[in-house]
Amino acid sequence: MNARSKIPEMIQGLALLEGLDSQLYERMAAEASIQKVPRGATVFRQGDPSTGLHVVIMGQVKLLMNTGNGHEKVIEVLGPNAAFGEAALFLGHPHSVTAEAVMDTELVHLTREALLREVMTDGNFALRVITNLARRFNRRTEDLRNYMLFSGTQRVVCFLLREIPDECEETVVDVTLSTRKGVIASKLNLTQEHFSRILRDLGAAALIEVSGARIRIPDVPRLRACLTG
Amino acid sequence: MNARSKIPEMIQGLALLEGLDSQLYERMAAEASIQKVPRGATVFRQGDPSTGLHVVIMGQVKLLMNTGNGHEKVIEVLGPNAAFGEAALFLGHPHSVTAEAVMDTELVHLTREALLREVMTDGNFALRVITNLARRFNRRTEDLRNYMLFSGTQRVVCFLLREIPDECEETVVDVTLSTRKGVIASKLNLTQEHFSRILRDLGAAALIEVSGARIRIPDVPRLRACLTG
DNA sequence: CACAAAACTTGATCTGTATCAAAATGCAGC
DNA sequence: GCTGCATTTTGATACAGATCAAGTTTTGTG
Repeated sequence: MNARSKIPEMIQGLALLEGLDSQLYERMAAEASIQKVPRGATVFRQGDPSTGLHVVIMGQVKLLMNTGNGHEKVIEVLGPNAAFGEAALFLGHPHSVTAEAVMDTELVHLTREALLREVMTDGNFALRVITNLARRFNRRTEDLRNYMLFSGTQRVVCFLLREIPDECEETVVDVTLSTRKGVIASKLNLTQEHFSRILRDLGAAALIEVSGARIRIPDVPRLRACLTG
Repeated sequence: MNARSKIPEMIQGLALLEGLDSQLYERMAAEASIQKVPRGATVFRQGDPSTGLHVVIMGQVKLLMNTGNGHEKVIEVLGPNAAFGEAALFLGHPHSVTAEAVMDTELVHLTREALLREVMTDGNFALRVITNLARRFNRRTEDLRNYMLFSGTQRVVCFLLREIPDECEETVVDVTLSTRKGVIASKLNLTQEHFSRILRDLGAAALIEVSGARIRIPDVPRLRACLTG
């Protein structure tokens, strides 16, 4: 069983396509391909022309920008089911960010032509693409607000609260950081050092208990109160 | 001649609709309405349910978030031809920002139902909506980069350079600020005081000459060099 | 299991930017 | 052209967060 033959079942599970016209799958699958990206390798670089849409099947991809002095700032971390690269695709611009695998990752690549064709012919699919873009647009707006309005500590608290599963109503919650702390720090626009200190201080205030990547929140409402206060 | 009768010709000129199927205009126009918003009045507030899409015909609208301590942060300033409110519309979420007229403004309001219907039936229109969203998404990403990577001075320089008309290749350029300085400062995530000082310092370095809202850039390449250096 | 490399923590210091307070300018309406 | 309010500028001070320089822990790998 080669890689191509697995494509139909792989793309079927994607939120972007799920429940749509069945013939759409076949047309898409014919032009889709699987990309295996080892940890640390790039999917595309800032400035590269757009070849299509990428969807994460397995693993993690970070979108980042180079700072000029050799460092990097992480814009977004994407896990399974997330689609990225649409903006450049539909605008016909080169990519404005670099996409790099945080761990060994598997992606589906959908060609530009297939995307444009299906958007033109299938209204439901177009709506999915729009919804996906709208969601990411909102997330960017929210990030922007966080950087402009919140202190470093507040951004960390905000981040921790977002890591709590939605339906969870417990007072005590254990959160496991989904990525290396350096990547999270960068996404929160903090230096790794500062992030580390903030976690220590939150620990000292008994708002959280840190041990490695495991963080226990003993009193969620109290932590939430840090944001409004 | 009442306001309704002017709608068809008004929406015809919009970038979002221009050059599309002619019957689309008629269907749209039937459900569109004109909004006159006086300076300082809000179009919608953060938390309001979405009623549709707004397009600026005349004037200026700023998107902002409240900081809690009574102040506000400007996310974006939109002029004629700009469409906003799509994200909330397509996600079915309440608005995540407040929209307020910076000056007396005229908007076209397109209903949610009309938008969804046309996206489903007209692939070209869907593509326009996607492109508009993609462009705004990219602008947010760029803003995010600016806040994360650049100093206040660099953000101001970046802003000034973006104010130069595209096709202009002159070395000496006069720019007139399109809004009050306080609004610009807020959008650049600076205090008004800091923004003022930056302009003064750039003036002292002979990179610009400020007189009120008029700013002369005597040597565009040299100003541009501030970003990379 | 051991060792090297990567990730994380801690400390000391320095800088960009906010904040508060007040003066100066610009502008709209009478 | 004066009056009064909004906008902008300037000054003095304070603080959040960056940077540089060690350490310490964790992790992957032969």
